[in-house]
Amino acid sequence: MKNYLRPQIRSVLDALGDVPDDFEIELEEPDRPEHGDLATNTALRLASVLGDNPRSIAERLAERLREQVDPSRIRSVEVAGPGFINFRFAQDYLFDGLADLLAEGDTFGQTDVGAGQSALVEYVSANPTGPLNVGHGRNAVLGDTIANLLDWTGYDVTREYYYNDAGRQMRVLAQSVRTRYEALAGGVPTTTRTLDDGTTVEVPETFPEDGYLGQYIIDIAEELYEERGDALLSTDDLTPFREAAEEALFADIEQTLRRLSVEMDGYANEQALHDDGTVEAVLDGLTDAGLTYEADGALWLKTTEFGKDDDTVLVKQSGEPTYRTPDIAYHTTKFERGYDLMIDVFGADHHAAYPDVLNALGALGYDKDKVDVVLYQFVTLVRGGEPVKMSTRRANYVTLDDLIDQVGADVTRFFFLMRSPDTHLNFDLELAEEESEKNPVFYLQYAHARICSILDKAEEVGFSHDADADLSLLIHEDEIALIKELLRFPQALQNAADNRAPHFVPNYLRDVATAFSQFYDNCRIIGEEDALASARMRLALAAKTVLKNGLTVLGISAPRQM
RNA sequence: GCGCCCGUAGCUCAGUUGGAUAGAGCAGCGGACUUCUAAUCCGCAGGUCGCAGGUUCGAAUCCUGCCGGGCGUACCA
Repeated sequence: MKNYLRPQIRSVLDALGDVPDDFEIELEEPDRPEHGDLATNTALRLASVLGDNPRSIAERLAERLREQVDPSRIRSVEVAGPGFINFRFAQDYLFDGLADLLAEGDTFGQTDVGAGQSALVEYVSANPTGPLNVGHGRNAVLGDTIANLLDWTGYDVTREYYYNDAGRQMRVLAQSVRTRYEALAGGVPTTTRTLDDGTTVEVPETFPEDGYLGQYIIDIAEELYEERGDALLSTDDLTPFREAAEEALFADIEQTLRRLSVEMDGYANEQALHDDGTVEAVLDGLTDAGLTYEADGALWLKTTEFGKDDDTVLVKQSGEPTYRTPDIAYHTTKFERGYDLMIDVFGADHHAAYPDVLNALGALGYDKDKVDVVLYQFVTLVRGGEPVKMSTRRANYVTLDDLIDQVGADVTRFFFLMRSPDTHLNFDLELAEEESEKNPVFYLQYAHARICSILDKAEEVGFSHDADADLSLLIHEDEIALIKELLRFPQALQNAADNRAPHFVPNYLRDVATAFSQFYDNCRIIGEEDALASARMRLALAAKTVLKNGLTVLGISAPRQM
């Protein structure tokens, strides 16, 4: 409708004269129903340009618009307040929209702005050093939903998980497994470590200083010992330990993600970027661009040229690259694969690092504007008022699996999605367990289940509605309100996708569920006279469709009964 | 010190490109089930939008400066 009205207003402005060609016509949905279905502030913004008072400009515009607009779409054009022009939709427009919605069914909400374009969404990207934590959960759910949103807006989407398997972190992991393995073979003296939270852990004396203390390391070592016995004691090679750990931990991670309906299309890892020379090529490229120099035995990137206070190390004294270097290399492979849009989902702790990556890509000749970084603020777990730290290196922390066990996958996803990525998330576990019944996700699911129940009931009493029902019978205030709400769905998804703001969707769906519940409360279906009952059944089906489609985008189930 | 995020009802948070009387859920109070699911609906109460300036027809929203909280500011990832 906006696309219909905009040219209409433009032509009226042209007739008025003296209005710049690049004047942008803003149309918005007013908060209050008495302000119509759409409103424009054009007259207000033209007041200074035309040197006239906004009210009189609005009157002139409205008069011409009334003569010009299609009455089957726009019912009224009114001037209100300081000079707003309010439009009201013709009811036929709503009924036609409702019919279209029903015809589209489970694809309603899809748009094609991204058609012909490919997008790569990189998310989770946790290194396989332990079970996923709650922060990873937020990442996974945000990334997955953004991918869904891009999918629904027409993009050809690829979901990818990148991890560092070549650096120090994995070496420490392997050493952790190794010392545990050696302990199993016997004769290894142990020592006691005291953790930040005051608890103590018994570890072999050879256990690395910053080793991984979790029980899962011991499990992996035990499995390895069962398979190989003492065979690995004589070797200095860490590879079998690293591989065993990586394999076991990845299996866990994938399992956890699957519980949240997160399925990646592919994985990328750092080692491959070393093996195929991509890292080397990036270093060469940056050097050719004159952006590197050697100092103190390390290779530096001149990030000061990008406005930073200090330069940044690309390759350490030890000859090992910092994590930034393969990160840049990884991104070049995204570009080389030809994606039109690349989205990275990172925790807020990365905000200082990604500009280096983007600037380096720009220096290498890539269009860095195609990369969009979604940063989310941290999740703080709180249990009984006590904050729970989420360091992977510590032994006891609440895992994502624990969370899913406690509140379920639907609640977990919804909780992470219902608020802006910019908002710090305080997750009180006790509250979540105790109040999961009150979680807003159940409100949406309940509305869906209710509609299913109506369908069951109709079948039970032998009422079959007319698929060609006369929708123009839907003139009750709550029916009209519900139709309007339902028709906003495609735009709601579009806004969510454009702004990388998944939380728009839960907010919108809550409004849908509210509008449906009000309709349900005031408008009976079964038992009404057949034509009206049929029309209302069609409306209920439309609501079910939007709820179902919306929940699908969020990766949340839409149960038939609760 | 510098960079980023946040500060809106008792609590948790919405408020897309600046719009008309700032919203929702929870908690509180009061109503509504002989009816298709009361996990619902209706009503009441609850606010110096952190503070102070500025920009303009109009600011929770944009700009500047403060205050408070978080995260960064590694040859850790």
